[in-house]
Formats: sequence, C-alpha cells, structure tokens
Amino acid sequence: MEMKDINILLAEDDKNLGTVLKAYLDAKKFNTTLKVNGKEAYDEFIKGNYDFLILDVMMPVKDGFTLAAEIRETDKETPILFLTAKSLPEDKMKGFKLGADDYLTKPFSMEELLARIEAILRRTQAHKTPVNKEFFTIGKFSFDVTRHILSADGESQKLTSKEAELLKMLCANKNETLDRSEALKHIWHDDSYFNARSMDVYVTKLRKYLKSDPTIEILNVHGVGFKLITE
Amino acid sequence: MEMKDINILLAEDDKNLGTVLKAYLDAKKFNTTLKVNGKEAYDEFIKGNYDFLILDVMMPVKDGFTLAAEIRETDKETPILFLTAKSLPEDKMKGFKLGADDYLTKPFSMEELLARIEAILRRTQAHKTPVNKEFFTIGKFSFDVTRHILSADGESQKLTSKEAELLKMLCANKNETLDRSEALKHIWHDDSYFNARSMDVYVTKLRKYLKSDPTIEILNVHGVGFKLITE
DNA sequence: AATAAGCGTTAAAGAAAGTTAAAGCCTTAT
DNA sequence: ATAAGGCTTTAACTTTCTTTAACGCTTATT
Repeated sequence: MEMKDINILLAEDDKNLGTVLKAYLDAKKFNTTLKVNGKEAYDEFIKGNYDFLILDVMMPVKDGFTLAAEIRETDKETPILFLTAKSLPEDKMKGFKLGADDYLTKPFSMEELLARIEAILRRTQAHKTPVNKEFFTIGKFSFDVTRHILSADGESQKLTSKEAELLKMLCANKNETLDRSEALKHIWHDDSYFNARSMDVYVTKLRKYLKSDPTIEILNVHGVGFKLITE
Repeated sequence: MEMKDINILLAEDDKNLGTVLKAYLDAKKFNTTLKVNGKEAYDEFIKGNYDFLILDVMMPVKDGFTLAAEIRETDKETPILFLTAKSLPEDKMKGFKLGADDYLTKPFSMEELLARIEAILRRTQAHKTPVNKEFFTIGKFSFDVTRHILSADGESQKLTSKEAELLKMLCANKNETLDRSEALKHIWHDDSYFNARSMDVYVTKLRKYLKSDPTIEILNVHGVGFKLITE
C-alpha cells in the first residue's frame, strides 16, 4: 500500500518504546509525532491534522482511555489503536466501547502493528477522498490526475507517471512549498542525491508544459523544495 | 448500531465452535450463515450478499487463506476476519497480506470477537455498494468473469483464460494501480522477465478489445504496473 | 571575494513498455 | 499417429520513460 502523507499521533510514555516505534513507522513512510502523555497528545491532536492515533493506555497525567474518550467527544472518525500491557478482557472491551478500531497488547511485533495499521487505513483512507476523481485547475490548464492528462486551449498533453505524480504533489500544495524530501520519499521512495537531480529534470519538464500560461510558476525554494504558484 | 440486516458468512470446520458462534452472533442480531469448509463457503459467498466474512484458517478441502485469496481476486471490500489456532507471526502476517481486517487467535472471547466485528463494521457499513462478484461493468462493456465473455453493443468477444484473468484483476483494481508483480505472481505464478513480456502482450490484446470505448484506458505506471481507468 | 552547495537545462545512455509476428505447445478430431 | 486449431510464449524491433552526466548559473556561507 502506498502510504503517502499519513500523519500518526503516537502517545506513549515509555521513551524507549516510543522512540523505537516512531523510528520504525517513519521508516515505513509514515509521518509520526510522539507525545509522552495524554495531555500533551490531546493538545497536539487538537491543532494537528492527524490520520491515525496510537495510544498507550497507562500514561501519567492523562491515561489513554480518558484521552480517547475526550477525542471521541468531537471526533468519531480518526482511527484509534490502543497499545497496552493491560490484557484483561474488561480493559479490551472498554477500549472497543470507547470507539477503538484495534487493541494490541504488549509485547507485540512491529510487523503486526504495521499490518493492523494498514488494515485500518485501507478502510478509512479510501473514502476520505472520493477515490480517483481527482482533478486540478492550474491557471488555464486542467489536470486530470488519474488519466495523466494536462489540457488547455483544446490541446492535451499526456504526462508520464513521474510527471503526473510530481505535478499532483505540487497541486496538492499549491502556493505552498512542497518539500523536496517529501516528494522524493513519496515518488522516488528514496531521498538521495541522484534522485534529487532526477527530480530537477522533471521540474524543468513541468515548467515547459506550463509555460504557455505566464501566471503559472514553479518556484524553487532554495534548499527546501518547490512551490507551484497560481492565483 | 442496528445489526439485523448484516449478513455474516462464517467458515468453520469445528461443528461445535461453529454452532456456538453462529448462535451467539445471531443472538446479537446478526444473520449468520455457517459453512464447514472453504469450498462450500466460496460457493455461498458467490451467490450471497454478504457483509462480513469470518474464516477459520485450517479447514478441510480448502483452507481459509486460499479462500480469502480467491475472494480478494474480485472483491476487495467485504471485511475478512481470520479466526484460527495458528498464532505464528508469519501466519498473522500472511493473513493481513491477503487483505484481512483482523486476525484473532483461539481461544478468544465471544465478546472480543463481537467488539472487533463491530469496530470493523463501523468503518465499512456507512459506504457500501453491493456488487456482483462475477460481473464487471467497464464503460460500455460488460464482462462475465466466469464465462470469459466481454460484450458491448450486442456483440460478444470470448476471451482466453489469460486474457480473462488479467482483465479480472484489472477490474478488481479499477482506477488503482495493479502491481505488475502481483499479476505475475497470481496469473503466471512466477514473477520473471519473460512472463513480464508475456503480460505486456496481453495488455496489448486487452487494449484492442476495449478500444471502441474511448473513455476506457489501460494506463501503464512505469516500473509499477497497470491501471484500468473508467468513468 | 572565494568556496561550496544547490539548482536549471540539455543531451545521451539505460531501462521499461508497445507492438507484431512467428514459434511452441497443448487439445481435439481425423 | 498425425494434423489442425487455438492459446501462450518467445523474439525482434520500435517507442517511450527515466536516470545519469555534463556544464553553467545562482544562492548561501565565511
């Protein structure tokens, strides 16, 4: 499965486990934020734009169950997976009653955790964006993401997979900076020097395609990435 | 949640466990059908309109993994929960890789099973569209999977088995990329260079069959696979 | 200002895919 | 047993897509 821009909020008070988990999930192309108690996690959840919550149950200041209950007061959608040493049946049932999607007891394998996260995301992410009807307007151009077609003035240009993916990411971040490393991780699956050069070549190609509309610009943000500018 | 219209297909060869589970689930307002092996369960799944599958892994005639794989060939939606005595990590991973939503090892509590089923249904029931697993519509074409017949405008084209299998996989992944290696492993049983070339030949054939509808497209995703695009 | 790192662009090399035709390989009928 | 026919694979050639390399320019750092 392609794990593009999934933001995971991980609440775990065991620093060791937390760090290891975050490293593992980030390596699997997620974007993980680690908080060490329920209160911090709640504050982070409120401001952030999270797609998945992994909550330890026993934490200082505010435990995972309380945290989940607070979150579910306003948010019924974001998936919750409890991660805990408590394996009592009553606890499990409490977790599910609070609206959890899964409940994993320690010790567990990272692979299983990943598999369970992906199983849940398969269900939730698919419906988030009404699948594959993606369409962007860039100045006088219209861009059919699924068909890889960029058209304007009655003319159509068929894009290659890489061109289309890059343009899609730029469009999704219209007028904001698209981090080079994000694009590389997502499209090239590896943030390396040579892939970065390859990306530069693609930026040039996209600029050529778009140059007939002078209001459009793919701006370089030195050392950071690129920004697609349109009004 | 009101459960009385939820149809569960339960495949379990242990008569005792099967009967007890069915009774429990029916008491919880589900509508449960019990089959004692993978083959019977598959036949039942094909004709029925099921919302949830509970599959034992070890069963005579056809095991649960094989059954799940067959079902997932044409149906990516219906939730699958594996119920098994096999608790080896590799088995769990295999289950999830096959597209399972959950994996519960025996012995388990009925309450936990119920909680897990409900957690999954919460995600899936909201947006479900019942589809016929043996029949696909592709633009103006209709494709009878079992009979290998592709028809449109009153004309029918009989497909060869390889053509039909490939088209089936493309349909099951409509508007998503079908990985080349997945198709090769599944249809050719070996992901090799020469089979890949053979697959290319079949893609050309399918494109010819489908070309009379310009809204249909089999798009190549370079280095990854193919994507069947329809409106 | 000197230096290094980052970017823009073009061209060429390399890898993957599109297509067509012919060769293999089964199955079935004679 | 052999020939015919349909299906699948192999082969060869063509086209397209992606990466690498090269060179010049720009931006940050000191």
